[in-house]
Amino acid sequence: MHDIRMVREQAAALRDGMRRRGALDQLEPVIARLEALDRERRLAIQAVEERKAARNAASQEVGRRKKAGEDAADLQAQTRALGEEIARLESELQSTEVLIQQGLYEIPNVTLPAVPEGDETHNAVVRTWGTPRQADTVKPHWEVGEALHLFDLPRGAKISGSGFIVYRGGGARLVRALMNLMLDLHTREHGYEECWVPVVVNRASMVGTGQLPKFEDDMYALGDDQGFLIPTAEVPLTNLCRDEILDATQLPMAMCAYSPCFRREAGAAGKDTRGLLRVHEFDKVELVRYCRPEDGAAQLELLTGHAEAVLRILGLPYRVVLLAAGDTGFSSAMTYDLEVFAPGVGKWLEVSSCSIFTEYQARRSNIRFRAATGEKPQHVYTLNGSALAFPRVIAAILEHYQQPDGSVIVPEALRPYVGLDLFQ
RNA sequence: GGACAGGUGGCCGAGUGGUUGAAGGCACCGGUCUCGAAAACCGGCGUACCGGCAACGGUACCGUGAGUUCGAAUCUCACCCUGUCCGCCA
Repeated sequence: MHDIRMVREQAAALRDGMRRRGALDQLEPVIARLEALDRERRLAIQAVEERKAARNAASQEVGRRKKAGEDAADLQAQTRALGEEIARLESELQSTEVLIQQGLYEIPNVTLPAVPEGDETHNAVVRTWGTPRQADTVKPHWEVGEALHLFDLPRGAKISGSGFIVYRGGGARLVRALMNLMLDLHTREHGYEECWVPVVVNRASMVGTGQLPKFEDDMYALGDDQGFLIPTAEVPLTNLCRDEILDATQLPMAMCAYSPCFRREAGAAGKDTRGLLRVHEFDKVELVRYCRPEDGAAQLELLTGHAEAVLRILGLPYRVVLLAAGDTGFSSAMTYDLEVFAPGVGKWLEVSSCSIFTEYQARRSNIRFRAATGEKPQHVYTLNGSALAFPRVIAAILEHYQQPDGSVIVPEALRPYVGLDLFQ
């Protein structure tokens, strides 16, 4: 969420940011309306506070008179009338503020200067690693996975619904192995604190990271506002310090967690949904960082590197794509997607999205730090990235490491965790 | 789930309707003293919004929300959270 002051004081930059996303035409009415509402709000505040000051003074005078044994009925009546006026003005002010908030919720973050303008056709591959395998004879992962009894899609659909997977035997071991490999790497080599978080969070947390109110349809709600299943561990991790003021010495802060992730994927039916490519419940290790604003750019590179390290260790060819402004997520200011090549389906699969949110999320979730004693608190920058999402990594492993006889070589780094050299 | 108890500033803790944004203490910052430090003493020390070039002024905030009142940290109601005991349970 932006600050209403951004609209007031940096309207030109805001409009330019929307233009770069290709969203200015759509958002111009919202911005213009916010500018008017902001003026309205400030006038209303002045009107209310003026009357409150008068009421406070009069009330004190009532107290003084009563103590002195004098009559104060006239002042009391006058103050009662003031109180009614305040109530009326305040409800007007409140509806203005609700409208302002609704407007602000509709405006995405402004992307950083390094982000290309325009839609996804302007996405830029910034580097590639490894050599994608020729696709000719490789079977798609769903065929080889079922054949090797690594996962069971029909029975997943039977017990839960389509888009839910039962991993079995070596496949189940593989999931557990990926979790341990990734957590070990990030905690031992990359300096993240390992966290184990609840997968149910409250509404405030979902609002804090921006899933609500805009994307409620895509979330699993538990009913009667008893909570939501997390769509990613980003939600609990980023909200860890919600409504807190951190000490500068705590930054940068780095947390990682494994969690299952729950997504309704409403409206996504039919597209890239075969096998493990798009499911309602999947597993992921997530990285989250808080940092000082001036460190933001470097921290994004660092975090992206941490996610890439997983793919290198697994020996999976990948590319890093800098998303153009129009393809960058709503809250993000800059995003690198990591795409791994899956020769069986002949596609690059997105296995990670590493983003910096500048202070957009931190304002919403009220995460601040104090640079030095006596200084005003300011918002931290938040970052996060998957490192990595399991199902597509599994898909890539089953295709990249597939042998002509249908068996699959276990990547070397995973062998101690899986306890096998070969799935056959 | 039931019964009690409780939620006040970074922390501890006073405060049951009227200069209480909130005593006191601790912590922290600045100063005096000291060769330096400690101690002692003096001063400062919440967050946000509105107005103002600024100095500064105003408003709000004592778990959250609503209510009573001229006036609420203080009274009423609902909810949330924490603690203790009981029940249940992986």
